[in-house]
Amino acid sequence: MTVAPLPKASRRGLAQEAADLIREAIFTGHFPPGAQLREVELAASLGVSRGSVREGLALLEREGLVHSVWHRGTTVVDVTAQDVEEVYALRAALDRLAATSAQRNATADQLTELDTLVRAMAQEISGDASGTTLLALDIAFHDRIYDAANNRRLVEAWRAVRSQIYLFQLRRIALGYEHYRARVVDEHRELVTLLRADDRETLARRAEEHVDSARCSLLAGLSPSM
Amino acid sequence: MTVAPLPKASRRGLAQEAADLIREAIFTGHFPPGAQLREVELAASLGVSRGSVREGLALLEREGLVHSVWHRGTTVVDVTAQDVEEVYALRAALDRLAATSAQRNATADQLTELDTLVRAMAQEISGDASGTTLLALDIAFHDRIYDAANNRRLVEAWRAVRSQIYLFQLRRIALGYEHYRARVVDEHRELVTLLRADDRETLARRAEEHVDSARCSLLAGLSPSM
DNA sequence: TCATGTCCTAATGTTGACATTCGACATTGA
DNA sequence: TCAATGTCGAATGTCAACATTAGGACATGA
Repeated sequence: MTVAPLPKASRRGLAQEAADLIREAIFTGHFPPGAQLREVELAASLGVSRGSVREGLALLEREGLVHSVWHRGTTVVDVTAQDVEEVYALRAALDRLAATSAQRNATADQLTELDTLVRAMAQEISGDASGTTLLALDIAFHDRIYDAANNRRLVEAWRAVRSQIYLFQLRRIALGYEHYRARVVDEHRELVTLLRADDRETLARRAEEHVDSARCSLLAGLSPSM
Repeated sequence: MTVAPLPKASRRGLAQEAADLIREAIFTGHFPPGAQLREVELAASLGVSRGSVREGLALLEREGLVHSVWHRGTTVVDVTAQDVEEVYALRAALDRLAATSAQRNATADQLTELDTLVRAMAQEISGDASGTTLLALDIAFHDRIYDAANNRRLVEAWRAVRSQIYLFQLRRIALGYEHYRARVVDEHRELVTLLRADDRETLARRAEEHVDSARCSLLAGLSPSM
């Protein structure tokens, strides 16, 4: 009894859809860190069966957003300073590879797309929008670099930390993001310049330092409360 | 279907067990690259339900051993030269981070364990065992380094390539492994030495080169047949 | 002969019911 | 009073049946 065949364009399965919805709920704070994600509850709330919810939660575990223990359910990950260190150390290594690979493989179109994103960031800053838009642009910028790297496995590894980084930064923005705002545009613009240049070693180093600067400013804003 | 309540000591759920069995079957060549893994078939063969098989296949997909498309089932990954490049590029980045992190965090016990593994490799070479034992030691060696790095996310990322590397090397060994045999011990011994030393930059570089040497010798042995 | 459209089949996607496990509370005994 | 133990509830783990889909065989037409 399919009443509305139109929204069927998704074609991705209910598990993916459930994962998207739950992820969004985590980002909006509906499920705070450490909260239990009960399968029956979610199934009823989302209008799908427990099996699909279960599979969706498995996808979110791949992204590092939730953690599940045998017969003890799944909970939203708790953010400790140790977690931040781990994620950003891994991200630095991935970004380094992504940048150097993209330097070799990126097309002209992909590079101009990066320019566009940097310009959008600059415009966002002159306005007074909430930091979330800026953050979305930041993530999108790095998404493009990973795409340009042309390495499916690398993109997979990036997905495993991407959501966590988004979550960390969301929390940080809630506490004020002047520091972030001050540096984003310049740092990203420099990355594009280096991508266009021919100096592999400098690019690799700067890509790592870019992540490290993000890590430091995140820890500085979060440490007292954790 | 509870015939034997004794081996119930696993306590890891049927999905994990199913994943282990299927992984083993892939390694032994029972499921060649590109083979379809039908859920009903596996469920019947393993004596568990389709749901558990399904979950187990999802675990194997996390490891990059299988690939599944919506409503088209899951197949064993096919090994192309592109795949080798991707996996080894990613592994080089991960190994670099693992080595430098382990240099800071490794305990004396962990380092002596690495010594033991290198000695075991040397002994294995003087004997005439099949290369699989040597390969297992090789993987175990790097497992220890990742453990010593003390970064759960990094270990997760390593798991996502570990099985693929094992699969690649297995195939390579089948075609003769004199080249591999000649270098393994020396290269790993050097890594341990560098881990004990204080030179971060050299260690990082050598860790990357260690992977690159493995990549080259793998491609050299495999290229004609792929 | 080729293109096209319709079935049909074999597989996966999805679901609700059943079995198992964990944590907490109450109970019992010293 | 306290510790060990039994019971209970709620949640997850597992299962087998139902719905949906992709891909091919077949027939039809130009």
